[in-house]
Parts: sequence; C-alpha cells; structure tokens
Amino acid sequence: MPRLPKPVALKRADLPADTIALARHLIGVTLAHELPEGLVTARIVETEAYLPDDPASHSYRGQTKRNAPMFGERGHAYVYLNYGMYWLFNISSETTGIGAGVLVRAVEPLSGLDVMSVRRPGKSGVDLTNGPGKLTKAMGIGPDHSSLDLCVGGTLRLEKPVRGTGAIGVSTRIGLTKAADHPLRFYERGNAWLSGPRGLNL
DNA sequence: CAACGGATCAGCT
DNA sequence: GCTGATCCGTTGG
Repeated sequence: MPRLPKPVALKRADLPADTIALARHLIGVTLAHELPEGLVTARIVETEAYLPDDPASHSYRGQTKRNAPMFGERGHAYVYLNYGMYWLFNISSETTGIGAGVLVRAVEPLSGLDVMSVRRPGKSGVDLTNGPGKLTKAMGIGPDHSSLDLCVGGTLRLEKPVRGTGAIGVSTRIGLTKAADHPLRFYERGNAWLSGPRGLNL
C-alpha cells in the first residue's frame, strides 16, 4: 500500500491577506469536508479574486448580513445563492473590516469520489466538480457553512497543498456583467477539471 | 412584503 | 459554442 502524506490543516498564518495573493496561493490547496457518508477531499484548481472596491464583488455596496463573512477575518467561508439555485463557495481574504474574498470555481477530487457521484446524480468524471455550482453540490457545501472558520480543523477545512504542475495561468473572470476585464482568475495550467471556455484556460 | 438579481448549468447543435 | 430555464434569499421600502 502506498503511504499517503498525513493531512496537515492550514493555519490562518499560512494564508496571504492580500486577495490576489490568496487567490493564487489557493491553487493546489486541499479542501476537505467530513460528510455523514464519509470524507471528501479535493484540490482547488481554479479561483477568482473579488477585491475591495470591486464593482463585481458582493462587498462593493457595503456590509450586509449576507456578505458579512467577507468583512471578517480571512480564511472564513462565504457561501451565497446564485441564479436562485446554485450555492457558490468563497474564502474571505484581507483583514477585519475590509470586504473581499476568493471564489472557488473548480476542484479536482482526491477522495470520496463515490460520495460525490451520489450527490451529483447522472454525472461523472470532470463534470462532478468543474464549476462553482457543481463543486458545492458534489462536496455538500451549502448556506449553513457560510461564516465558518476554515482554519480551525473543523469538518470543513483547508489542508496543505498537493502541488501539481506548478504553472498557474491568469485570465479574466467568468460570467461578470461588471468589471469584467480584469485579470483576476487563476487556474492550474493543463488541469482537466477547469471550468470555462477553452480559450480562457491556455 | 414584493421586486430583483445573477460570480450558472444542462442540453442541444 | 450557444441558448434559455430557473428560481429563492436578500434587500430596501
């Protein structure tokens, strides 16, 4: 049997406060969730930065009950509903009082593929987690997780990176109606689990 | 309490 | 690659 490295929880001090730096840093980091059916883990392979004073960011119009996690300490979950039906998972950045965060757009499953398949009926392979709404469904992430601290070894947590090719690509963000032309999307080059049109993943 | 948004997805060509 | 379905939590009045 191959020996797998023991998972090491990420501490807040491991996370850059700067939003763009965090978005880059999160590529390769493991997201782990202990579900009733078992443990699911996956590598983050695609992220987007949502900056302070960014018209595309939910934090742009000030703090509300919903987006409060974006204004707290970095390393907390911000989960919100999009298009009335998809829960999207973000990780807060910067420091207390500054609203910003990083959207996780795609992950590459490492373990618990069986659990993910059950949660994504009729889907398999890359289709399990190659989009922001898909990965939350596959990994059982929803509104109850918003504001959770991901750096304290809870059931939903970040773990040390499983580094891949190392090459990180940059593109514009996907699906925006405002501030669409900034290079704030980060992805692992050549990874099969990326979302978005081919042209953005070069 | 009603209007609105919206950082998507599945299915089809 | 493109199109349209599809909502309901949040917000502000």
